[in-house]
Amino acid sequence: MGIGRQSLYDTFGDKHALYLEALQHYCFDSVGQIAAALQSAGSPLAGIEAALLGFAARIQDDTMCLGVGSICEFGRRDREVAAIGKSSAASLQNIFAATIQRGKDLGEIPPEIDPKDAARFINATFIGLKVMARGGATHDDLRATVQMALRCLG
Amino acid sequence: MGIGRQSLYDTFGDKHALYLEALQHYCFDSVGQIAAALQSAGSPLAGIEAALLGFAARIQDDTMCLGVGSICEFGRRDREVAAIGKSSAASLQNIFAATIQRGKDLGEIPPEIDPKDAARFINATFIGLKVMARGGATHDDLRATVQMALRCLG
DNA sequence: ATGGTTATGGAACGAACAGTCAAATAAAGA
DNA sequence: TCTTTATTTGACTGTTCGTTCCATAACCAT
Repeated sequence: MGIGRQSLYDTFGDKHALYLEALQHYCFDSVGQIAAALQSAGSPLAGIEAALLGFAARIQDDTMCLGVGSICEFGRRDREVAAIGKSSAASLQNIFAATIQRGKDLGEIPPEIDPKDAARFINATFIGLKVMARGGATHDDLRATVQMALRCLG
Repeated sequence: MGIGRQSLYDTFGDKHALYLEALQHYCFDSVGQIAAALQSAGSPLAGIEAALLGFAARIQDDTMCLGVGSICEFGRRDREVAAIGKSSAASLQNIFAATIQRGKDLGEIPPEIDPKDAARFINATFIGLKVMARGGATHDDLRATVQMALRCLG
């Protein structure tokens, strides 16, 4: 990146601290992007679809979601990494849950759905999509998987 | 493991070859376990539920599925690793697809479901569960997610 | 200019690690 | 028992990597 070693160490301290800041930034950004997708859509369900599809469309081959990567690599071993992952997942699931509740209020999503469970499920689907994309799944594969997942909310 | 360095190099050649053999073995075993769960259940749908739940129950904290780990770490960069992942995913999805077709024949799964799409979706769900488990999700979280996923097939 | 903070580049250190070599030891066969 | 073969062990090499030290240059206010 054309940045001197020493500048980097002076600014961030060490590699771990830099990683944490990058991860934090990335997670914050990701949640924001999803929130934006949810809000700019015509309806709650359409928003969830847009969030999932928008992600599937934006995938490029050789990148791995930093959040999922951090979970896979460190699990719960690194407490600071885990804390970032946990709080990020929590806010993401809160956003999804609120959207799903709105969908229920509008009658778009059946009343027997528990928003928290559904939100966690959407999160799980998201993770599955990301890993499958990294594993080489085509955009069509991802889109079809999104459609299957959305059946659960209908 | 109490194994001498040299014995290991003599037997496997190098670290990469050892990794490939371990991954191969692990994937083969995993697919076998899922196939067994599917076949020993009372019905196709119950089999899928048993496979997902059985996995969720068997999770222990600090382990990461080697297959998912290999995808996250290497993506498509390592052709040999990718080939193992691809063939493993293919056979897993074939097994799921066959089970779903049986469910359709029995009227347990609605006819508009495409077995291939549904199988891929189940695979995605599996991946999502594994990563969430590694991220610290409780067994209850996983169970609830399985129940949500199964709604898609009903 | 002068002094002080701040960024950059190069050399180097200590640790970890993949892999090799050769000697020592155990196992197996005649 | 002796020889051949396989297995284990320990020391060693070359490399990568995170990190620090130090010397140097750029910038900014006085």
